[in-house]
Amino acid sequence: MGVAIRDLISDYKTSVDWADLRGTAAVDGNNALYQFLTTIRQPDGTPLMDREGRVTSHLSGIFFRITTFLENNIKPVFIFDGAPPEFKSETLEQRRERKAVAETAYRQAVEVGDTVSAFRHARAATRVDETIIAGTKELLGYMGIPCIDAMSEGEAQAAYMAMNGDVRYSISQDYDSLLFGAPRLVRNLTVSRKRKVRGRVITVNPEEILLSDLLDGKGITREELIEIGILVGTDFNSGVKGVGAKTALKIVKSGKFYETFEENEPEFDPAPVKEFFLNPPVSKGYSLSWSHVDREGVVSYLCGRHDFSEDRVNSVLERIGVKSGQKTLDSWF
DNA sequence: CTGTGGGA
DNA sequence: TCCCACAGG
Repeated sequence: MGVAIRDLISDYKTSVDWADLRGTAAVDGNNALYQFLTTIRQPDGTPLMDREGRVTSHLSGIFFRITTFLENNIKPVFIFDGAPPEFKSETLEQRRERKAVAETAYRQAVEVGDTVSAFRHARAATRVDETIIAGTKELLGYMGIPCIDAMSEGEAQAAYMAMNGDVRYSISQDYDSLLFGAPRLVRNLTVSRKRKVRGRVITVNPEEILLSDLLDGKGITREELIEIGILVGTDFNSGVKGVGAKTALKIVKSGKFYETFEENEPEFDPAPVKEFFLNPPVSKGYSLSWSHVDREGVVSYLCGRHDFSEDRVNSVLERIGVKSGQKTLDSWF
């Protein structure tokens, strides 16, 4: 999952206020959905579902998250993954296998009535499929939020759009964005509150990483950051055994990137992966346009189709000035 | 994850 | 008023 360069980045992440995040933002859609689907569950692992048994956890997450964004004058555009590169297939196959194992373990835990491990396995079995994406796009449409299908990796598309000046920053939990060149990465953009992480209670705050700060601070180029990522392992390669971020930095600084692979992983050619991070396939013909929230659309989709409480949906919409019974702009024409 | 309601 | 535990679909 992503690239393990946290140790490198820890000195360069700074906390940010919502007020400093006004404006346009490219959201890693698959990443957000995965987060919602893994966390929004009952204690026994069951996700939220409508009366027909369709999963709705992600719709809940998207709805509340987007409302908070709009309240804070953030204009998000959601980016979804396109076709993965050929060299990602190994990772994807491994994930499929793990999900299948987790799925079985989940069913067994439910049978035995072990809710704690049921929850854990249900999380591990989480997949973002086409149905989930389609539902998300439909809801985002009613909320007036644009969506873009990336040609390949969503984070690459987001980085491209940020470098182009079309969005001010990227939102993702993964650090891959930085390898793709995202100038400003924002993590933990959620309403701050205390959370239990591995038994400990901590407060999670929004944080940002400026690529230039990281590169200047470590005295490296983006190309070298990519090399570091490839040494520790990415979604596209497994990295060199025993090499973490700190060691990778030393290797790269001493110019021994290719040499290290030749010695340890002679079968693997890192050049195509490096090229992929440097010049990923992206869609250049996108257009961004935000529109008003279509209250009737949101309510009929969430409440009519997916059994959300109308009172709850309405009271949240009122926070962003969309009043119950208010005509949508379209209905005036 | 996030909003809410009830207890301190 | 603040905090926490719980429900949401």
